[in-house]
Amino acid sequence: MKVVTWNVNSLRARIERVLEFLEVHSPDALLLQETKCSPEQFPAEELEAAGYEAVHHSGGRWAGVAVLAPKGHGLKEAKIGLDGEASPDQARWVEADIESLGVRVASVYVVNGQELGSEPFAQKLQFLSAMADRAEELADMPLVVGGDMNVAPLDLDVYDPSKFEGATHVTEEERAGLRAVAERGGLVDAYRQLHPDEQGFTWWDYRGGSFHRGFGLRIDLLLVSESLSGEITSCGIDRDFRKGTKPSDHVPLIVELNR
DNA sequence: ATGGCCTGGGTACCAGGA
Repeated sequence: MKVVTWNVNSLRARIERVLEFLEVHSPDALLLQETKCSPEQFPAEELEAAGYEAVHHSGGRWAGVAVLAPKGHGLKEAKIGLDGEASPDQARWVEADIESLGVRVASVYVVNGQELGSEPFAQKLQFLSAMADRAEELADMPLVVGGDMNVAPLDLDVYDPSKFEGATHVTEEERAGLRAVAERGGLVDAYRQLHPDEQGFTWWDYRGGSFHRGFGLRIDLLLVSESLSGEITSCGIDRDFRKGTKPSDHVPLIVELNR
């Protein structure tokens, strides 16, 4: 079983790269974030022509999340939105069951937070708290929560921590909020479990040649139930999708399990 | 000099991203 999370920074702008990804990797589940489309604009026909169906929570020009699975895998919408999030209309959480695999997956796009002390930052902490509540509710089922957490869990996950003093994404409050999601949901960070000491960035700023200079962050995670974590055989990114024509600023993060 | 780029909306430039 191959499960992938990818912040595509607009599904319509990225549709050719997404179709390329489906062709190259044939994922059993592809969790997308920042689809940036209204429900009417969601490119269901193009995905269906590639053999995939989708469950999505689409909120217009901002945010938007989706789960894609091959037709015939038994993809079923399970929950749209998160109880207790500050702005439910922002389209940041969607859950789906994949019946043939016996797992639930959730695609999440955590609030960015903008500036420390801002209203969006308070909403970010509230969102992480709501996510932890939901993870605890789902703790008994095989679950993969994948997405753009907008938090770098450790200083190891930041190319230069000194450049992030006073910035979002690295504060102890945000990191504690993210740890609570994993702890209360009985989830493990798949990449970190397999690669305890490596830097494995998933995002690089479009500006200034950040990708080629290695100025990145690891903010996209796949959180896997402890009951499944023994089945993980690999976890890593595909750097090719940060190269070439019109890349997203995030790369796909891929986990493979014996299932 | 603290930015540089990219997206959608809409057709000039702005909000938001991280």
